[in-house]
Amino acid sequence: MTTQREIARRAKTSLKTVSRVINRDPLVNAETRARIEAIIAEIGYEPSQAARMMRSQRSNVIGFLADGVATSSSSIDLIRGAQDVAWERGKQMMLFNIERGTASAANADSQLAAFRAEAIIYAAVFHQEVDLPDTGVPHVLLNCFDVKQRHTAIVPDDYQLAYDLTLTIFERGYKRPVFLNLNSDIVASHLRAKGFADAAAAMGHDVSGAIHTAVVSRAGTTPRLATHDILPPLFVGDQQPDLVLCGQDTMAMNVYFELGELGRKVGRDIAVASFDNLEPIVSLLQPGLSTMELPYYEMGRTAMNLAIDGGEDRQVLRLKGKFIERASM
Amino acid sequence: MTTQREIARRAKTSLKTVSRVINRDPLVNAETRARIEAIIAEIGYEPSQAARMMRSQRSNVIGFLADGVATSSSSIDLIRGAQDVAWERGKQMMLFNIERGTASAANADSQLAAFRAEAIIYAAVFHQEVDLPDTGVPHVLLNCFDVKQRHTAIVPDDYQLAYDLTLTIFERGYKRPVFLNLNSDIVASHLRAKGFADAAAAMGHDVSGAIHTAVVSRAGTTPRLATHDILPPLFVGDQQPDLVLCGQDTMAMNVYFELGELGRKVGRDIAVASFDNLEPIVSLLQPGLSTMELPYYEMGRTAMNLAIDGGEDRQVLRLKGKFIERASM
DNA sequence: ATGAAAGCGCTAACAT
DNA sequence: ATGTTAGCGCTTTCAT
Repeated sequence: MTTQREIARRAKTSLKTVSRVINRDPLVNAETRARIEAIIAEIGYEPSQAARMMRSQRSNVIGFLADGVATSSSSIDLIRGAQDVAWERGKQMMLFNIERGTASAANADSQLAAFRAEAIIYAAVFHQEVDLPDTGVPHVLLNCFDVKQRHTAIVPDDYQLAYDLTLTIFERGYKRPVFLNLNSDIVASHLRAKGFADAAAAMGHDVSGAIHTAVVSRAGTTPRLATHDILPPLFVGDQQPDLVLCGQDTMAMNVYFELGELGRKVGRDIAVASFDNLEPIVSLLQPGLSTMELPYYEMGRTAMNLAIDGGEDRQVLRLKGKFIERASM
Repeated sequence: MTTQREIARRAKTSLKTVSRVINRDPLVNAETRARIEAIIAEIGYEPSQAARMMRSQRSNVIGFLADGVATSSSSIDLIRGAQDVAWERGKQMMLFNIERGTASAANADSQLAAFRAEAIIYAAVFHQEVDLPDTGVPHVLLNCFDVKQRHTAIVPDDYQLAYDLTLTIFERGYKRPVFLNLNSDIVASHLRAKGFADAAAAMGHDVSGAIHTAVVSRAGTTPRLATHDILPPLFVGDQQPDLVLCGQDTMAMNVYFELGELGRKVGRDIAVASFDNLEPIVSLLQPGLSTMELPYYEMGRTAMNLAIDGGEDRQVLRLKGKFIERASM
C-alpha cells in the first residue's frame, strides 16, 4: 500500500501537506490540494487506520455487543440504526454477536480493548434488566437497563406503546379486547398491562379480567402452550372477545392457528393486534397483522449518538412506537 | 492505557521480553514470564492492535460484507459461522451490512481498505450470480458466485438438497408431490427442479407437470399471489396431491393458509415440506414444518477458513443440507 | 501556506 | 535467555 510519503514525493510537496489535504485542513493552497487529490484518486490511496489510531490516540471505534441477537431477526434493526449513525459520523462500529457470560463475550471485550474502543453499546434481544458493572469504557445499554443505573440506557416505552395501541383499539369501536400478555418476568409485561388498563379506563372501559399471561419463548425457542389453554374458554357464551391483543407477533401467529381451530376467521369474525412488527410474519399472516412496531431502528440510532457524544447523564431513554396497520383489525 | 514499556519498567526487564511473553515466545525464563504475566493480569493490559498492525504489517482483519443479509434472519447463520472461525483462528472479523451499489458498500470498502483487510467475504441473501470485479484484496463469495469465476465461492448444493429431500418424500410413501418452485430467475430454482425430477425418476415416479413456478419475494418483500392461483385447481378431481413441496418456508406459511381455505388440514389431509429451516416460522406453524435446512452456518465457517488461508483455487464449493423433521410430513 | 522533527506502541532484525 | 535499535505511517508540535 502506498503511503503519504510516496504521495508527497509524487506531488513534490511535503508529507505534512498531504496529511493536511487528507484531513480537510483548509489552510492549503487550492492548486496544491487539487494536485494531491488527483494523485490520491489515481492510486486509490486510503490512509492507514492503524497509523492514525496510534498517532492520534483516538480509535474512532465504537463496539456493539449484540447479545443473542443472532437468534432474533427483529433486533437487527437495532444494529442497522447504530451502524447508520456510526457511518454518518465517521466512526467505525465493530460488531460482535455474543452470549453474555460465555467466552464469546470475553473475546469481544478483549478485541474491543485491543482496538481501544471509545465506547461500547450493549444490546439485548428483549427489553430486560442487566447487571453490567462499571468498567473503563463508557457503555450504552440498548433494549436493556442496568440494575443500578450505572449506564445510560435506551429502551422501548412499553407502557406508552400499549397505551397508544389500546386507545386505537377502542377508537375503532372494539368493545371486548383480551390481552394475551408476555410472561410476568419479562420487563415489558407489567408496563404493557398497565398501559392497556389505563388506556381502557381513559376510554371508559373496564378490562380487569381481560389480561392473561401466556407462556412465551425467550430468544429462539418455541412458545409452548402459549394460547392453547387460554383461548378456548374465552370463546363460549355471549361475552366473547372481539379482539385478541398479543404480546408479540410470534404469539399472534399461534393465535391465528388457534382461532382457526375455534372456527373463527381473523379479520372477519375476530380482530388480532400485536407488538413487534416482525417480518416476514406480519406480512405473511393472512390477513396481515396490525401491530405496534418497536422502535428498534431509532433506538439503535440514539444509542450510537449517545455512545459517540459520551456525557455523564446515565439517563434512561424511552422511545415510542408506531402503529402499523394491516387487515387483521 | 498502559504500554509494554511501562510493564517492562515494573517487571525490571526489557521491552522485548514483555513482547515475548505476550506473543507466547517460548524462549523466556519461566520465572520472568510469571512475573510479567502477573503484572499484565493485574493491570488488565491489552496490546494495542493499532501498533501491532502497523509494525507487523499484518492487519489480521477479515471483512464481511453482508449484502441485504440483515433483512433476512436465516442468513445470520452465515455470519455466525464466519465469526466463530475468525475467533477460533485469532482473526478480527469486521462486519458491514451493505446494499450493493449504494454508498453503504463504498463506505465499507473504504473502511476495510483503511484497516488493510487481508481478505473480504461477500455474502448474499439468497443463492445468486454476481459480477464482482477482481480487486486488490482476495474475495470469497458466500451464497453467491461470480459470473466469470474470478473468486472462490461457497454455495448451497441446491440440486442435491432437492434430490435428497425428494428421495425422503418418496421413501415415506408419498405418491403425488407437487413442487411450488421459486421464480425461474432464481439460481436455486432450476437446480432444485432438476434434483426433484431426477430423484423422482430414480424412485420410478414421473413428476412432469408437478412443478409449478410461484412468484416469491426477494429479501424482505412479501410474496404476492404466490400460491393463491396455483393451489385450488390442483385440489379437485381424483388425482390430488398428497404433499406440497415449497421453495421456501415463507411460501410454506402461505400454503398452510391456502390449504386451510381449501378445507385441508396440514399433517392430516395433506403433507407440506420446504427448504430453509427459518425460525421462528418452522416451529410456530402448526403442525411444525419439515424442511431441508440450508447449510448456512457451515457455509459461513468454510468461507472464513478459505478467506484466512487464501489460496488461488477459485473453486466453487457446494455444501449439502440437513433434513429437519417436524410434524407436517 | 508549508515544512521538519518527533514520537505514538509495538515487533523484526540483529546483537549479546 | 535477554536486550538494543530501528522503523512501521501517520499526526502533533513547533518552526518558517
